[in-house]
Amino acid sequence: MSEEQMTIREMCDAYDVTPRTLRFYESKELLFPIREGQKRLFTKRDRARLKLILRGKRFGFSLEEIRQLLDLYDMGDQQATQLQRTYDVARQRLQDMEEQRDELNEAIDDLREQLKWGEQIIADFENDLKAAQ
Amino acid sequence: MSEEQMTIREMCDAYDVTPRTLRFYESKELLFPIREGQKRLFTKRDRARLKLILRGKRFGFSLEEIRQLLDLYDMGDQQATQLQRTYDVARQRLQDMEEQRDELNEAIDDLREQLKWGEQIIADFENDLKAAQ
DNA sequence: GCACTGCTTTACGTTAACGTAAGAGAGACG
DNA sequence: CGTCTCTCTTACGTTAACGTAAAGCAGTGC
Repeated sequence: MSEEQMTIREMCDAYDVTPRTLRFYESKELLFPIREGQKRLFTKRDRARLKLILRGKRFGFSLEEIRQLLDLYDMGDQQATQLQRTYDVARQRLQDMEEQRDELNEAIDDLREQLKWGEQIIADFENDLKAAQ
Repeated sequence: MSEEQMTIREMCDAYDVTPRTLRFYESKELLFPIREGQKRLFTKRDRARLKLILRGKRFGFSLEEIRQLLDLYDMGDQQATQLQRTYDVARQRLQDMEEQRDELNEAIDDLREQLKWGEQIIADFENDLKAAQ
């Protein structure tokens, strides 16, 4: 368990993912583990990328979108337009998320109303039951 | 185009969905159009339910979750146990939604941080460009 | 030498929410 | 009667992000 290179199992334990997931991410060009014989070895760069991938997923990004964002992190000599486009994608995503949150809050309020209803109905029913004894 | 009953096409035009979607919702027991011969006729109850379905989808609910919520809206003369169970489902759902909202808020904050980063990178880059002229 | 463990590739399976195509009945119109 | 338009049912196709066998190397322990 070198500090620099980790096996697939060490990665899985460290980041709580399956081997399949790591191989899948590699096939999608999100990770680039090196090979020792036939085995994969994940570098600290892969670990940094994986962290960002998992974070991106929590944000609700698709893997394809995440790949674009990773390119943003990676960039050194890219074109400004490309940069701007990726940035725009992220800003749009933020806006979507805020809208989604607002609607979610609305839905929560609605549901709370329904539940007050439900409580009332149940209370009435239980009263009737007691009265009927 | 009666006020009370609408054909599938009228529904599609009114709510911007496809016939396939309406039939699919019927197959999932989200809608209950009546039949005139072999044709479907959607009542105002179906329209009310469809509105709630579309709203639920915007909230990010699955169709199955929406069906449960619709049942909550529908309730009137159910049995107490059934009522209690449905109520519990709804309460659980509310809790899930609040958790989801909290995570979403966290994600939004994180993403905001990332974007500040992005802005910085872009600013630096543009500075370099100017300096490089 | 042989079993065991861990890794590999290949490739079909899964879920949600429809899309899409095929083939047919049914009423309206000219 | 023929054609058009609308609708119907049936059923396979699609996308994302992996899950889940199946079958086989490779190193390690005994």
